[in-house]
Amino acid sequence: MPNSAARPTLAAIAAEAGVSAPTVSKVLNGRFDVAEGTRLRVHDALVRHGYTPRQTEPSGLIDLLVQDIRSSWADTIVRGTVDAAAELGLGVVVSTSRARSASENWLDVVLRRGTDGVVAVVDPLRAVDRVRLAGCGVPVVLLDPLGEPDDGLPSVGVTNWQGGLIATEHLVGLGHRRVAVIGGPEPFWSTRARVEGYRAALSAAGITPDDALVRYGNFSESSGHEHAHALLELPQPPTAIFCGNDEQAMGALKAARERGLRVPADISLVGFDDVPVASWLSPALTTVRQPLESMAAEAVHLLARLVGGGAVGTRRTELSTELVVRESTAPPRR
Amino acid sequence: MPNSAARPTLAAIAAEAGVSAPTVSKVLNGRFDVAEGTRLRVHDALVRHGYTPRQTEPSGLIDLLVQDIRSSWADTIVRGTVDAAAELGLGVVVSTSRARSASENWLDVVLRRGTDGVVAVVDPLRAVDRVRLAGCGVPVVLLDPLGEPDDGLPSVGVTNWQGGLIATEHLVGLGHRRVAVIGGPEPFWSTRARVEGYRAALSAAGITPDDALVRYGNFSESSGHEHAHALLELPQPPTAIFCGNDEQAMGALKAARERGLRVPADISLVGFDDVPVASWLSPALTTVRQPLESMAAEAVHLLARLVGGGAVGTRRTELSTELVVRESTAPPRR
DNA sequence: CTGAAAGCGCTTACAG
DNA sequence: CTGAAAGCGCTTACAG
Repeated sequence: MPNSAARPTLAAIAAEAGVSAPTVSKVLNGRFDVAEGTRLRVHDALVRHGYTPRQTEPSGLIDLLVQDIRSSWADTIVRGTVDAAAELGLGVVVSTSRARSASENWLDVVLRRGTDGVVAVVDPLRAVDRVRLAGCGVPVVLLDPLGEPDDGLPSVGVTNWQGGLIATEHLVGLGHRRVAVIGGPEPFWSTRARVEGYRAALSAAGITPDDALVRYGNFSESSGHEHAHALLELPQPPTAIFCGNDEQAMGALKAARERGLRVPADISLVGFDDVPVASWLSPALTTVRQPLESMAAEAVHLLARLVGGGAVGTRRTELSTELVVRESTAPPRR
Repeated sequence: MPNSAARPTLAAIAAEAGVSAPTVSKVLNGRFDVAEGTRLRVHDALVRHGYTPRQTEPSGLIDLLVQDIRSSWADTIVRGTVDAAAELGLGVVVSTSRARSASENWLDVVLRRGTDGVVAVVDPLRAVDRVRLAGCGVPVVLLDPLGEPDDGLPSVGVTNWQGGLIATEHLVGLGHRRVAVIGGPEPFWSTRARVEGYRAALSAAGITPDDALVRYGNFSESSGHEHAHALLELPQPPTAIFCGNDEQAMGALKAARERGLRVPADISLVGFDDVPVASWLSPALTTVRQPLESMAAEAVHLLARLVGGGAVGTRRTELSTELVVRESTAPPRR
């Protein structure tokens, strides 16, 4: 068992693998004059000890991992992170999951180059990567994680349950009784919380939730479009739809139009996120605002505390959602 | 005159400053046990030689410098850069001008940490920074530079003149004779090119450009709003306005509405950029599309070639603009 | 293929 | 304050 407090040196790896320092150096630098068996043994020791070259000073860099950068939602997270980090004198390296899967050794590259910490958005790191990061003393903060909040790392999220609640309360308050939901992907923790909030608001108003009115999309405009059509074809269609994000609401808006329904006169629509486009739509979209920039800033600040040696445990920070009432909601007809 | 080919070592700096290596080390590490005069002398030598610590392997990182990240335009540049860099196995560190001015020694931090190259968007680097980067062998590519294209660094831009031309030709083709322009900031090279394109289209159609119809904004929605009002108050108002970017077009749309004018029935509007919101506006905005992601990708590829030791000279690459006709343009009334 | 020896760039501990 | 000496982590050139 190596002394896990100190970062392992090349010499330590050499001792562990039963070779000389120059040999380890060769393996690290990809030279060809090393026997295959030796290379394997050394490689194994390097991995097991989470070796990173030399004692480096803080890089002044944090890594932001996002699944996909091609959305307004992601853009806002990037902005919030870059701005908050800049204020602390930290640079932000932005990586997408695509980039990570492209290079098999993504984490090797990051560790070699050096990083002060990692903000992982939505997609949790693979367990093996978490272990290596922990081994190298690199702190990680989760932003809007997919899974249950308390899984061993500090995380920043949003009050999803409350968001589902206030969106649905707003619709019920306008007089709607048949309210549908097109949630995000069903396995996501955030989706479940939002749908539960929706159910709670319905129940509180004495309305029995109807499972036919609960559907799950994948956050794309086309999935909103598709599910809205299915919902509106029902024998007893909803008079209002609460959508899992603004993209899905835009798809639903399109579907309503295609069926000759006016929004909000014939059908009310509520989104989630409040991306910039939401306010430019016609009708402008009523939506649940997520404070994405603040969430990103909070994640950066947590990370900075961890980098500075502070402890935050596995704390979960939740920022609150807020209903932004615009033009896409109104009382039901008749 | 130092040997500018090799990166200066700490020992070389020591010799130059007439002190020992440990003393230089102390200055570098901000120790206090160094006489003020000595510190100054050493600091001066460090700066003059563009000292960076040790011989480091490529960082696998490039730096993206943007003035302000709070715009759809910037978001798209960031996306394009991150995606293109990821494909080459490079990480992207995003910095804003705000961050740069916040830390006086921004470039010191970057050089110490190591960067393979820099993409500078719009805002050219200060001359002194260019010199230091060149001294350290860090290549720089300009993206959509403010000034004249050929100023000693390779750059990627867009055919601005042609963009102004096709936007105006479209309006003239619809029958408009009084066409106004609300350009971007007047000193920008791109603004001048676009306005010249506008003039050329007018002249080609036998219309004498009227200086009262040429105004300059600052790319914000509010400046578009303000200038559109001024234009529409003219004794002989325009029947169409070509705007320097989509934000300004959105401001002009608002101004037209406030005056009870319908778009496009009473006034036609053309934007520039084709940000995502443009297609969601009502009426959807006719605009000149800039291939921002391709521009960013091109800049990254140029940079990668330079990093790899290739030569590209001071080449200027221009990608072409394209008119996207939507709903905000129509023939003039009567 | 492997590693003892020399070397590089830098830092640390300490004598003056 | 300053720097000679020792040391650290790693790499290179080369003998076997």
